[in-house]
Amino acid sequence: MTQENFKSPLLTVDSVLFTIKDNSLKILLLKRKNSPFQNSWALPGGFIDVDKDGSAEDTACRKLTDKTGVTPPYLEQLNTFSSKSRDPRGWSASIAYFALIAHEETNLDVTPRNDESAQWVDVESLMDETANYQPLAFDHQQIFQFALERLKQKALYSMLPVFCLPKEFTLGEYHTLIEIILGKSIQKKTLYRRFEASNMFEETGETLATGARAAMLYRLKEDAELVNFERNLG
Amino acid sequence: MTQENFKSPLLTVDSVLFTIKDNSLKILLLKRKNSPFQNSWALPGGFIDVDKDGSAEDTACRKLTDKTGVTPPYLEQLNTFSSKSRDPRGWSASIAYFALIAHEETNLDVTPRNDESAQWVDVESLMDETANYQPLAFDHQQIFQFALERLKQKALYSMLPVFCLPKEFTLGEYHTLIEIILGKSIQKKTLYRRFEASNMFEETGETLATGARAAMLYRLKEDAELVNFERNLG
DNA sequence: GACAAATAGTGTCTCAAGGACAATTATCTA
DNA sequence: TAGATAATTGTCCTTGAGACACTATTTGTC
Repeated sequence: MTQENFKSPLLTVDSVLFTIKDNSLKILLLKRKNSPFQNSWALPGGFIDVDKDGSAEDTACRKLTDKTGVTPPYLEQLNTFSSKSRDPRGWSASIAYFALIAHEETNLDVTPRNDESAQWVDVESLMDETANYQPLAFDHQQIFQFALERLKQKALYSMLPVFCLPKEFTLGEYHTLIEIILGKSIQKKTLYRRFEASNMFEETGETLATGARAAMLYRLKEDAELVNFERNLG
Repeated sequence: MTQENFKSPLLTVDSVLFTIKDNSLKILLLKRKNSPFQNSWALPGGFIDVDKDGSAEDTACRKLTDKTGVTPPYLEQLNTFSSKSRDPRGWSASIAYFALIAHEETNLDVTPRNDESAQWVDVESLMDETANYQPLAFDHQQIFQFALERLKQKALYSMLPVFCLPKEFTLGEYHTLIEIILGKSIQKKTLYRRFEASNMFEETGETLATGARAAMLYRLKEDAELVNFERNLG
């Protein structure tokens, strides 16, 4: 039995790229220019180019770099969504990725698209299926929700969300970020303890003043490895 | 730009099916009858049948049911492995699944294949790349390792491994199972506390004697939901 | 039937890390 | 310089895992 006996499914790659901007969690959405779902908003992604891409991760990376101008500092595979009905063109599968970036590092702030084809969209507004940007193309709403769950879960037991922040950041910014992701208040002390215990960061020596006492700036250490804690935050 | 511009990658589904048998953790392997990797051992899987399968999970399920005679009580998606080089036939992706079953529930004990085309293979022997069954077809060694890591990880914070046990089992069997999966000794007390706290199980009323004092038999409750604990085992 | 062997299951103390929250420190503004 | 504001630290409480010894139940032997 060889693969020639089978009609081949469509295979695509889509990414959920998170950032923190204006005190809210956002993802990157693009307005589709072509059918199907023309003019709907969709996750950045597309078909694998078997000549350009060595793996699906290369495809995800290539598409994101195309849109943002930079390679996101964190990218992991999320899940593959497949069914006979998710794409009107036929049986299809999408390998979904989950990525984090500081919006300041992208070129989306500097050169906003005139045609508004690419937007940072507030996660809150995507929870309401009747709001702007809805409905998303394909099963992208489901993919987005899956990614959001993963982000929330990982925020409970790792420092992963720091990749939403710029290269240099303060503990206060991290604290705010975690509270926004989890949607509830977290003790500063707890985060500070983990921050210290992770041993992933170093002081830059600089401080950042946001109106009151200046806060120490930190950056990822060169050789930092993402640490998983033994317990979840409550 | 439509998908017609692209050569389409091959898309397959493979599963790592774990069980506990003869006091060791094993996975199901099949001997390949066809090229490529003819006569190598491989994970159960194959091409998606776009007519039969509504989703990739259906494919995984169908292939496993074909081989074992039953649907595994636990099946989740693991990861999709893709590259231009993992299959000599060309650019390919395999959606890998991770499944658990009690070997007693399958028909593999009752009707062992005469041609030895399907075997429960000891996980230990797969860690040694020079042993029997090696090397596995494609990147199945990597997929297997990924699955094993996932199983170990989940054993630390959930009761997931119970799906390797028969429908009725004792706490002692569960204890042994966990120690085998994690490869180290775990306090009975700790597991018993979690077992109780999970609220997933009920006494059958029967007991099972294994040579000394008889142990209470438990089964999954009808409406049991898999619980995640807040802390990992050490 | 008494008792030894073996495994099942419990009691209880210790310890590590998160939660609460108050106290202290540094910086800005008026 | 005082007051406001936010950063950072100190300390006690609580929860659940780890250690480990103790009790309970069944089987087999004499």
